[in-house]
Amino acid sequence: MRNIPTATVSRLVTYLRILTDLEDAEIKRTSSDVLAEEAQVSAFQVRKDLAYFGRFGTRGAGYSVPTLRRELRRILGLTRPWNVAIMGMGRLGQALADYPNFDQYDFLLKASFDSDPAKVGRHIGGVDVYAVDEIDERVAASSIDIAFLTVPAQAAQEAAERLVGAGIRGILNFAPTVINVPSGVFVEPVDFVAGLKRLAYYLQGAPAKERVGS
Amino acid sequence: MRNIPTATVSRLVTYLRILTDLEDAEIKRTSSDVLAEEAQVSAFQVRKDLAYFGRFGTRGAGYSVPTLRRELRRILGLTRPWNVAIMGMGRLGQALADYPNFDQYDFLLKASFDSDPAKVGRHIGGVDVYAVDEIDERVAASSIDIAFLTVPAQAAQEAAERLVGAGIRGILNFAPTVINVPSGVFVEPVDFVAGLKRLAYYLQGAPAKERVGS
DNA sequence: ATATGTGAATTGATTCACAGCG
DNA sequence: CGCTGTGAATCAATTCACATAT
Repeated sequence: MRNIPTATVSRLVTYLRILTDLEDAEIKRTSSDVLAEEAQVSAFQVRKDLAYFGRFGTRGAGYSVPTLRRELRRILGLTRPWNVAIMGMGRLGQALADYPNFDQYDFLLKASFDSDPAKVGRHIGGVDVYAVDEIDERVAASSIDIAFLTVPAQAAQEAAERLVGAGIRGILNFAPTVINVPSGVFVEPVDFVAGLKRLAYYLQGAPAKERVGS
Repeated sequence: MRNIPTATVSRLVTYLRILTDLEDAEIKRTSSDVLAEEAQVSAFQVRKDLAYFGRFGTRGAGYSVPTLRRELRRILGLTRPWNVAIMGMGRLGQALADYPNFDQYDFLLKASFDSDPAKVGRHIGGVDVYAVDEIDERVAASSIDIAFLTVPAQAAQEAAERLVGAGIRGILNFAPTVINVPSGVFVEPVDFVAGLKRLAYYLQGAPAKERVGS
């Protein structure tokens, strides 16, 4: 398969959310025009994005909402649950542990880790807190696939290395720093302070382009 | 000025963070190679990104850390404070209100809004909670530039329209939906669930590319 | 000698026009 | 006839090579 643009993957996630909304509204069929309107991209773009993965529509009639939704879930790897751990149970880690309906989103929160002995052994937001030294065994025992990295920036690189060492291949990086991981490990940054600074740039002057980001 | 790629703006934010770290470490000079290493991009890319805005280095000697940092802060519009409000004081809104050292990041939290009468009039995480009907006057009174949109997805579009109606031109959108805003208003999405789904895609198979996202 | 700044080449993504199929 | 699917064309971004300045 051709190499898929990362922007395409982001848009597929958006299309899936729109299809879920349509299905909740019991709408049976849709079109690239409708998806494009909702996702705020062109209809060409929608069809091109889908075409990387196959042919899901009916010419002249558009797409079946349940079918296309099922296909997108399959393409995105959301037909099986993913086991998640939180690394760093500070403010943000705790807020994420409290996040409602994780299971509904195909992700299961299995464990959390913190270097503070006062937190280890406690049960916060529905998840047990373990010592950082227990990572290897907990990751193996719960088949953890993905970690939320919610430690302070200066601790992020070392924490990432512990996670990778334990066998984790997916990291959602909330720390405001670029982390360095070996080949085969995937990092998705989630940095609202960076988003805020980009907003400052666009507000302050610069080009007249309104829609930014992924 | 040429139209600046959004990816360049994202990288400038990263370079600025690196320069701040270097300055904290009292390192006086640096080079495109060092910045590239830290930001995990090529040195060509660093120089090209900077070249959109001017010439900041000395051939043969690299860049002065304080000078380049000052220039990047100016380019990104961070030489003046930005006034921020939070729209939606649920879990996430409250967590953001509690976020430490906002001022240190050149952003001042001035007000928050919620539709729940039980929250209005309270003071949460150092910020007053106002009714949604008070947006116009509070935005004018505190010269609010940017809003954090932290309402549920189904309320996001209407909330965004209230913010835009009140004169806000920058929205950091934490709701997992695409919002539609008029020309001249800037939206930066911050959607960790979307990041999680992209991770599922990359983990599940797909191309062997490890570094993703902005 | 060394590291920046930049036009040219390349690679990649988006847009387009229309062929293909129901 | 309508809307999808897709090669070709356009547009944008990145990479490269090297001229340039100190």
